[in-house]
Amino acid sequence: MTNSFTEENYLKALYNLTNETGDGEVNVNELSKRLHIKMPTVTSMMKKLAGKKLVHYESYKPVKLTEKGKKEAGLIIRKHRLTEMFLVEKMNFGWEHVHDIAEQIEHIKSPVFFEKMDELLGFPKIDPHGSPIPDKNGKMVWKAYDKLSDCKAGESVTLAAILNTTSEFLKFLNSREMQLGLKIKIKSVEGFDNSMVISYGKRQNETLSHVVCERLLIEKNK
Amino acid sequence: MTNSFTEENYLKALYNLTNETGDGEVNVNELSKRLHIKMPTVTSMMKKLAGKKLVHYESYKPVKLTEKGKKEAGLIIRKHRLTEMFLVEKMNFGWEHVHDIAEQIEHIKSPVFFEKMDELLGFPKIDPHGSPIPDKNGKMVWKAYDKLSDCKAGESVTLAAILNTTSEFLKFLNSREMQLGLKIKIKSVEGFDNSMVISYGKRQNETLSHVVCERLLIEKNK
DNA sequence: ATAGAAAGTTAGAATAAACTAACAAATTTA
DNA sequence: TAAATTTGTTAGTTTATTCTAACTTTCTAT
Repeated sequence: MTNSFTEENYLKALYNLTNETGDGEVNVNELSKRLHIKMPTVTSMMKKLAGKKLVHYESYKPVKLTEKGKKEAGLIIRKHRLTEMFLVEKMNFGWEHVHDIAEQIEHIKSPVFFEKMDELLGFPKIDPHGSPIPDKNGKMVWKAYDKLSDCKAGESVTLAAILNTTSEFLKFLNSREMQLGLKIKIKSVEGFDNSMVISYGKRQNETLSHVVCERLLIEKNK
Repeated sequence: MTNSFTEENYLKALYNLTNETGDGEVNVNELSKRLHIKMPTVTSMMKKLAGKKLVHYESYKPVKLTEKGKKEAGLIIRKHRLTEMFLVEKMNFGWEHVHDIAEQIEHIKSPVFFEKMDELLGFPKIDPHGSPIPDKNGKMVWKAYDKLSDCKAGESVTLAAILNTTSEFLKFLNSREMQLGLKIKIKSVEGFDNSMVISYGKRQNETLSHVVCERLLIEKNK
């Protein structure tokens, strides 16, 4: 009944890819690349997960998580994000360092352990990267944030979350003193490369490339 | 190079059995019982560990940890005990509940994670069960405690550590309000079954069986 | 000193998870 | 649309860890 670490990693990757690509379908090839596991291995694992009613699988078609699969994956991601939160808030780790540790702790089998974390953290809804933390039923409430790259010159926004977090990106943000909750004013948008010039805090003239702006999720200030 | 969870569990069991039986030698049969793994499986794992120079192994002879094996096992036990300590001190778990969680977290691969725990705990030398925490080189300094069962009527002692901790035993101690550091006065020792009558705190007449007294390590008060 | 019990080993099989090689289906492109 | 490319599957292996059955060695107790 209980899933192995391996199965949990497949479920998690499936869940993340589903959220990234939108339509709820994931190709075996995408999964294979994400997990760095060869396609035949992925195919056979899909059959195994299908046997456990965690995914819908038919030959030569993309894979979909079942409701049961979504719930289990959501719970793993919940554990991952609570852990990251705990490491940052209670153990004084930097954002950049928590991912690898959380990747391991997310597989711990102990409901009380994560309930305690949740409690000590004050039942957070968003993790240190700004991503939502699924609830106890594995349900993730995605607040519909806009990308900074979709905003126009003149708008005032608040940095609410970050997409596709990597250590390098987090370091980049840190080096510019950007953190969640930051109030940003868009001064101009360059037409030829879609880069933006913004101002915030003491920094009145920062330029961000389009690639960066696409990864910053914001809420517009009224 | 890095050991699997499985290998780590064998090393840990080997280390613990070594410390329990004294002479540094462990029978395949003992290991098998401790780990709930059948003897042939244990034999083949011993060969594997011998190949990694973690144990000394010869057919039909008891197994011994090498220096390398002792060090690695000590480091795992260090992680286990730091984790237990952290769970009790920083996450408000009760003694009885920490073992199963620590059993899983001890396998996390992340030196910084455990260094941070160590730091947050103030570099403790003894875990919540009173057992010593091996140092960063896996060396465990066993302070030579006496057993309560070796004391005589009239002596005053301080509870310093507990042997062979099980959940039931910890609950038993809790139910009698006994914790580390407790000052105990031995009122009498029954000759026929070696049970002891002791007094401490508000309790002036507690009787402890020999089995219990053998598991309580104390320091004599001068 | 030896028979019987206990402890240990060997051989062979099972399962989970990964791989490569070879083939098949689907998609893209010219 | 047919060839080329990409994607997916099957079949057969490999490695780690476990097991059972059968056999051997060592210990023990009479």
